[in-house]
Amino acid sequence: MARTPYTDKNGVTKGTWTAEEDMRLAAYVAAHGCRNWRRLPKYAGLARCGKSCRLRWLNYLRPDIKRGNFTKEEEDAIVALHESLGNKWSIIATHLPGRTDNEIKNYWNTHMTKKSQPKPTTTDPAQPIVCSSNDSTSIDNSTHETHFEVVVSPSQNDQFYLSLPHTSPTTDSPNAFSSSSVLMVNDIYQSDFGGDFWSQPFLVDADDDYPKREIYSTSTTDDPYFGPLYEGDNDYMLWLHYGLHNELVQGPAPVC
DNA sequence: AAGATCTTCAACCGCATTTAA
DNA sequence: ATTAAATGCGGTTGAAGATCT
Repeated sequence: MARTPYTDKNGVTKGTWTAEEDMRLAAYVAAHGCRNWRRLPKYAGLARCGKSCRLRWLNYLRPDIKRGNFTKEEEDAIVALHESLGNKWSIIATHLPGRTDNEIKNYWNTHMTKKSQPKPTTTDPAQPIVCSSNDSTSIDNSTHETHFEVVVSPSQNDQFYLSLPHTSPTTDSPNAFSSSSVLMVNDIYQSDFGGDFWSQPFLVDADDDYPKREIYSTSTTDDPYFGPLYEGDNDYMLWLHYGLHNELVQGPAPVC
C-alpha cells in the first residue's frame, strides 16, 4: 500500500519513505527537535519537503505512536467523539493517546462509515421503550406542531438513533417523510441538531442525569406521513436504535 | 492459476489558520 | 497593521495486498 517513490521536477522526493530516510529524520528530530519543518530536510540531508517530513514524523516515527488494531473502547470513543465533533480528526486524536488523526480518519472511512447507517428491520428484537406519560405530549393545532417526550434509561456511552416509520414497521423510515416535515431533537446537550439526523447517534455521557429526548415534529401541512399526531393516531411508531449501532428497540409513540 | 475487483492506509494536495517579520 | 512564510488540517489518491470469480 505504498506509493512508488519518485523525484519531482524540483528534485524533491515523493512517495514511500525508505528506511534510510526514516533513520535520518528520526535521528535529526531526536537531536534537534522539530521546530522548523521547512528547513529540517536540508539540515537532515533529506530530499523531502518539510510537509512530508512532518507528516512522516507525526504519523509514523513519533515514539509514542500506538500500533495495532483499534480496541472496542477506542472505537466507542471515536464514534462518540465523531458524533459531537464531526470530522475534527486532529481534535479526536487528542482524546486517543498514541493514535494519529490520519489513522483515525482512515479507520473511520474504512470501518465506521459502514456501521453508521443503521436501518430498522422487522427481524430486530422488539421491546417497548419507556415513553413518557401522555401528559408530556402536546399539540398546537394552529402550527401543526406536535411535542412529545421520550424518556429512556441510558447507560454510559449508549448511543441512540431515532426514526419514525409511519405506515408500517417495515418502512425504511428515513425516506418516508416529506421534505416539508422537519424533525427536531432537543436535549440538554444538543439544541440544534444539524447534519444527517437519521444517521447521527445521540451520545449519553457519564453525566447524563436527564435522559430525556424531546422530539418535535413540525409540518406545514397535514402530511399523511408526518402530519401532527392526533388522538387515537397510534400507528405512529417510534423506533429507537439503542446501544451501539445495531440493537433496535421499538415502541409506540405517545398518543396525544 | 490468473485476472478482476475490492479494501486498506500511507502519503499527497490544496486550503485555512497561525506565526513571524 | 500588513504581508509572507510556516504550519496544520481534512479530503483525496494510488498502489499493495486481499478476496472474489
